Amino acid sequence: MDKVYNHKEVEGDIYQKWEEQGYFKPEINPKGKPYTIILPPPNANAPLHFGHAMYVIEDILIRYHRMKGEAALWLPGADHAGFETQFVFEKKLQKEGKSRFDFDRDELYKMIWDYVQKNREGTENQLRKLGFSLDWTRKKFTLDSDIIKIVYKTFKKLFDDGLLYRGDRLVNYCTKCGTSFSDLEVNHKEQKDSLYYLKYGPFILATVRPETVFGDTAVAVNTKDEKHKNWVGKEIEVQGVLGKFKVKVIADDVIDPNFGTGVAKVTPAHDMKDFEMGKRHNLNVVRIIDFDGKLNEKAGKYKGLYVKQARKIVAEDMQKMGLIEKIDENYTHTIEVCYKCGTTIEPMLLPQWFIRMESLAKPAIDAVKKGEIKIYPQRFEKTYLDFLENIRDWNISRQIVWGIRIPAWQCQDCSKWVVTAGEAPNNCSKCKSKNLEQDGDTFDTWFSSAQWPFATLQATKSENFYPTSVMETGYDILRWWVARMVMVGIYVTGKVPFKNIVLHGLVNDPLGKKMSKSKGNVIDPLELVEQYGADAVRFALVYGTAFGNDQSLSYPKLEAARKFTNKLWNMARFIEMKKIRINDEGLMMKDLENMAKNENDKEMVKKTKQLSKELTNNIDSYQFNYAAEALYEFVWHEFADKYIEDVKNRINQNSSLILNSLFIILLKLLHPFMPFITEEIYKRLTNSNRSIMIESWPQ
RNA sequence: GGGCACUUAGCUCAGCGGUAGAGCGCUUCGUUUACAUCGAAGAUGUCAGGGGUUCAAAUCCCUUAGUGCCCACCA
Repeated sequence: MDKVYNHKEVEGDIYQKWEEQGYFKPEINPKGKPYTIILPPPNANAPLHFGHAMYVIEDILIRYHRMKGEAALWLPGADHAGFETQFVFEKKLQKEGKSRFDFDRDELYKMIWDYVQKNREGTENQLRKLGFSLDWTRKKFTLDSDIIKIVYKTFKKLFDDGLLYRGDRLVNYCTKCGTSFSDLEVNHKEQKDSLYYLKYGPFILATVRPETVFGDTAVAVNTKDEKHKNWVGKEIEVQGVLGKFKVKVIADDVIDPNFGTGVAKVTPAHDMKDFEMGKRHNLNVVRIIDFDGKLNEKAGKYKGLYVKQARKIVAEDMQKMGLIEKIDENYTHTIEVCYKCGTTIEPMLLPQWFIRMESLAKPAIDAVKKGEIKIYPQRFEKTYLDFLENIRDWNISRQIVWGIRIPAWQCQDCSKWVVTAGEAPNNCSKCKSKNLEQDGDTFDTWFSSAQWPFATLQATKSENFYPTSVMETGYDILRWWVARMVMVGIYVTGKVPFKNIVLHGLVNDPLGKKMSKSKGNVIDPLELVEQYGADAVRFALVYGTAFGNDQSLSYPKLEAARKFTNKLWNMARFIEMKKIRINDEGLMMKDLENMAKNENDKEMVKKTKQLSKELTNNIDSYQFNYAAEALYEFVWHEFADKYIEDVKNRINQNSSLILNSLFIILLKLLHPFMPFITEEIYKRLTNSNRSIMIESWPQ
């Protein structure tokens, strides 16, 4: 053995051998009970970033349970990441001086498909290099035809059960990206704006959006407002920049009597709150902004102006006409922006498909409250429950082509919607007309991801692995993805999709900043694997950070982990040199207990047994940092510094055997964390072709 | 407006009721004999501030301040 551990030499072809032997397939333990983790499918549009290396937690769990004799399945996949991918692709087009409008739907889809396929290979290579024991024979992509079929079936079921509706509701619309979003895809940003106090008929009222007056259909005061009580129900006449107009005065609870003057203009077509009020009070909805973000003909001479320009010009005109009482220029409030491009979200009236969430959320809440699903760390239960208890209907329509097209057709004669499980309908179910047109929209990606656990297992004929054991992912997508999987999973299968939710923290750059492509601080895990070895990278991610907390990438920690692999290597080197018996596969814990006569040997056997127990507990309770720290401490400072030094002076056949056996036990305990080096050393010490990854967990 | 974290050695972070810990860095010494990617010894801290509970608090409770993140239809 070389004096220095060379991870590049060792890590080279071990993975391929494992894969060829079929060790990653659960069938390796045919009699074991199923243990399942579905890999959170990485986006297919880009290589993995360093945060993805946190998948190591899943590999630790899978390898540990496999060694315990369970039929451990870790199912890989990739997500088409609809909007995200199209966004990236459009940027690419932009650089080439083209836009999505230069291509028809099918062309664009095909181009993105090819682009994504290229990326997927790279991603899979990264996962292999990190040693992840994924069952590649079962890998799925969210746009595989069998997955799409399942997604269609779910959509149809929702429709048939009355949980789906096509809503004339306001949606979050980004005029730049040209699509609507769910509530989760909207960011909130604090901003300073002018608050205009308008002379509005008999009232003075405050607004930041004077340009929307053309869509006003009411004026509102609080229901308990004594001062304005007498106006309620009356119609008032208002002098505006385009002449006089009339609106109703209504009373509603959402109006804060202490804000501004306690009077608000109501623009149902362009404000969420106003829209809701409009529904309650049966107000007209007058759209004045078009999907390109410009005012329409309802704005008269202001037609064609972008919202921002219009605001300025309308306000100036109002001022000239003496319609503005005063302007508060230091008004700070929160606005909604597109999470992707930062453009101010324009609430728009757009017919979209919505899922009624309340009845879906209820069982998902119960599952956690009753302990059917456990969340680790527990503090995230609150985030989960808050989201579900205040759930709002989910807009699943997206105006993009990259995704699963919605299987809904509208009859052009009677406008009835026909929903199928994918196949084009022959005729309208109401008027029998053959003149049908399919909805041009695609599903929100998260609608298909929400079905991922059962969809992948059904598509790979592995239903016996459902419900899965653990859903392990970053806490940042607890609501976007995990909560929705629980809801949809229970709804479709009647069972929870997983029994445990295990959430890891985010990995930031060395300075503690979030890694992002735009900041240019993204680190490719392969770079670090190259430099430190996969085992060290894996270990460094687990060691020294409380599980669930964020961490910053730490080079000293990586270095320490690499030194640890070198230490292991040299311990092995020493043991091999001193070994008296050959072909020794090591004794089990029980035999060692009987065999150890020397006090120090006895003590070490006892301590090793304790360590194994401790690790078992730590892994079972998802406290991976404890496990890693215990291993590091014991292996180095107990076993190497003290025990080996002691045995050194009294080496004989008996002590050599015990030393060798104990070390092999430690290798097995280390294996889920550091699969490559433990495999290599195990083969050398045992002089066999057996793989440590399918040996049993020492206890 | 609400919520969740964090504040411990120079740096990065564990510990979460019983005499302050790790890695890196620092000091001294050792080592041809598994490993200088090593070993031995050591220095370094009002555990953010204040109050309380307790025989005992970095650890539990209250409070103040700073930092980060998340939620939220404040016109």
